[in-house]
Amino acid sequence: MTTPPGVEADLGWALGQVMRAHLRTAQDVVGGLPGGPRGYQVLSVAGRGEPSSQLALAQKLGVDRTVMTYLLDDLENGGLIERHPDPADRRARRVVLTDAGQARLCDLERRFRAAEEHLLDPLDPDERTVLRGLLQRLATRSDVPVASPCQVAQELAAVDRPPRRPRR
Amino acid sequence: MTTPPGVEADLGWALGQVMRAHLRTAQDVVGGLPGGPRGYQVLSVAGRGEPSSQLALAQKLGVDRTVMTYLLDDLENGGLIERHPDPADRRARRVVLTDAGQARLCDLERRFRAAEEHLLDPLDPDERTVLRGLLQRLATRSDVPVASPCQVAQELAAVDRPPRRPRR
DNA sequence: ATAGATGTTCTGTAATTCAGACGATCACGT
DNA sequence: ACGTGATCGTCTGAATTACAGAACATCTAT
Repeated sequence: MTTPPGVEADLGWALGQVMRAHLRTAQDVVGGLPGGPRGYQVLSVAGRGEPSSQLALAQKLGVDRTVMTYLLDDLENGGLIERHPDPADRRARRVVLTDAGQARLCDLERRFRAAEEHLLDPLDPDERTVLRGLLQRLATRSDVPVASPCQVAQELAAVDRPPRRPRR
Repeated sequence: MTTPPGVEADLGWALGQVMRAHLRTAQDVVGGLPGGPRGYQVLSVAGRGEPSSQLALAQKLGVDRTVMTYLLDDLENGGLIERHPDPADRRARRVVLTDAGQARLCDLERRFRAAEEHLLDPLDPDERTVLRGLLQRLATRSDVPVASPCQVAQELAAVDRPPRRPRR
């Protein structure tokens, strides 16, 4: 057992593994839902509280706003959401769930709860709660990135992003 | 505080947020490293223990084997790794780090340790250890997916995967 | 009223993935 | 030894996806 810590100890690696596992599970769970797992997240955000604008949705989910457009197109064609004009700002659309969308969301939530518990199998109940709590705290804080001096420096350095690998 | 649990309570959402945050951080950390954050993971796996074949690397990192090919091309062009013929199997190549690769890996590990601690800022030291441990356990188990009856059923159902969204 | 900022959509381009085929090699049975 | 099928690495082509930029309507502020 003197094996030096391998990638197994790497946070990025572990995150990737868990993320991929969750993604596979989610794809099975959502079935043919328009937009796949992300479509579910859209329903999840739009189905709770006040209907949000498309931009708010996109930022909350971390997707580009142009992606949100056709993501919502698909959900709308599927009869799960509707775009209502925002009475306070005629540029914006408020995304609201149709009855079918609400029903679909409820069903998906049940399925996800079951599937995620299955995903967290190797953890006992207490640990699952702890993990959810820790991830949630990290997520909500990184959701509203506070501009620490370090982060500012990093963002400045990232302005001239390294060019992405040209293929061939 | 009677707000019903929103997406914030969604495991998939939290995972995505943290994953994205980590990815942003990693992109800054690796700088112009060939292959970006994944290039670092390749170095990390290949730099520890016995050199692995390309396929073993690809599976450990969850990337397609055809992707691993040009990922290694880039790292090799950068002088960080070399492909050595496997004496036991002339089809396979063993990926080994050059001296430059080893040095680069050490440097990157230091940077990652610092950057990840910064990423886990909102957690106190005990919690960070707990989170790493839990993620690691999940990752190592989902790495070798045991075929539970439930999983088998899911995989069978996923054989005829839903066709991907045709755009427009 | 004018100027600039913002929300949404559309267009085109670049990037990324993936399936399939290929050549070389291995493993196994005969 | 000799097929037969499987495996490793590579390459090609097709499909998907993300993203930058422009366009349009509308908001906000001066």
